[in-house]
Amino acid sequence: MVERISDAEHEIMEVLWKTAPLTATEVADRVADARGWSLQTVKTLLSRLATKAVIGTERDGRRFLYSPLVERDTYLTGVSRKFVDRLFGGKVTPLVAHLAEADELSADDIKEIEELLRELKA
Amino acid sequence: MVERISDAEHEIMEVLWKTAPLTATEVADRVADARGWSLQTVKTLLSRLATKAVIGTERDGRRFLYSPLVERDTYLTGVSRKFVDRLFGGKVTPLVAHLAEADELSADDIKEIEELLRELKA
DNA sequence: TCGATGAAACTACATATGTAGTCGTTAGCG
DNA sequence: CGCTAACGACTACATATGTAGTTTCATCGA
Repeated sequence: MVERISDAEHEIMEVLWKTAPLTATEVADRVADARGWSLQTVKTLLSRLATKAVIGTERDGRRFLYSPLVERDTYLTGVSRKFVDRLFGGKVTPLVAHLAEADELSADDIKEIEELLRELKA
Repeated sequence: MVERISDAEHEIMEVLWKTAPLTATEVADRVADARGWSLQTVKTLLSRLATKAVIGTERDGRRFLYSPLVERDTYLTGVSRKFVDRLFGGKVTPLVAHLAEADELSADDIKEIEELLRELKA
């Protein structure tokens, strides 16, 4: 079971999932646009993630290099399951039904999903 | 935009979405099994929800009756959108694809979803 | 060699959340 | 008509989260 990752921490993870290892400064640069965090904030988030053992640190001289220890896929699976469990009784169909009813699904989306399901059965 | 509802608060909401209005004691009774919360805890959660204007109160003598002010559907839509945005770039297809790859979709699920999509197009 | 620069470590603080306890009041029972 | 049980209101407190500031130490350039 992957430790709970907060919203802000997740933002950091996305950066590291895209490129790793990175130094704290590099991570800060890459999230600077999205959120206006200071370097200190990024460092705090990195150290919290390290404490949770979601990322690993590697010394590089007097700096640290950070890398994910958890695959993005693994994390997504856990979070998705929790989400579907909590809100849709663990069933995916009601989720899709809900998204459809809420007009979150375009005709193209529907076509794509049908295509995907067809492949899955193959 | 619906205020953020925490996990514990959500549990309360589910009860009220099922039946409303209810008194604090009635709500407490209904969540007693799932979570072992004391009546006081339930009351705190109810008052926080009321502060967030997610539920409304109606005086009934010296008690309050609580009812949702937000539809479950409305809430689900907001939360689902946020979820899909954050984790799947706002696209539903990758979410379904991910669930499928993570073996969260059974053959029956796939059949159900296909059926659903077929109806949607009609 | 020495001071400025930059990195990690430690500290800080407000708000959110989970989980209650206590206080003051009121209404209904005896 | 007074007492007690039940309610809402207020208070409490630990942990999580968002967002930094401050301190200390090492290193690299002048």
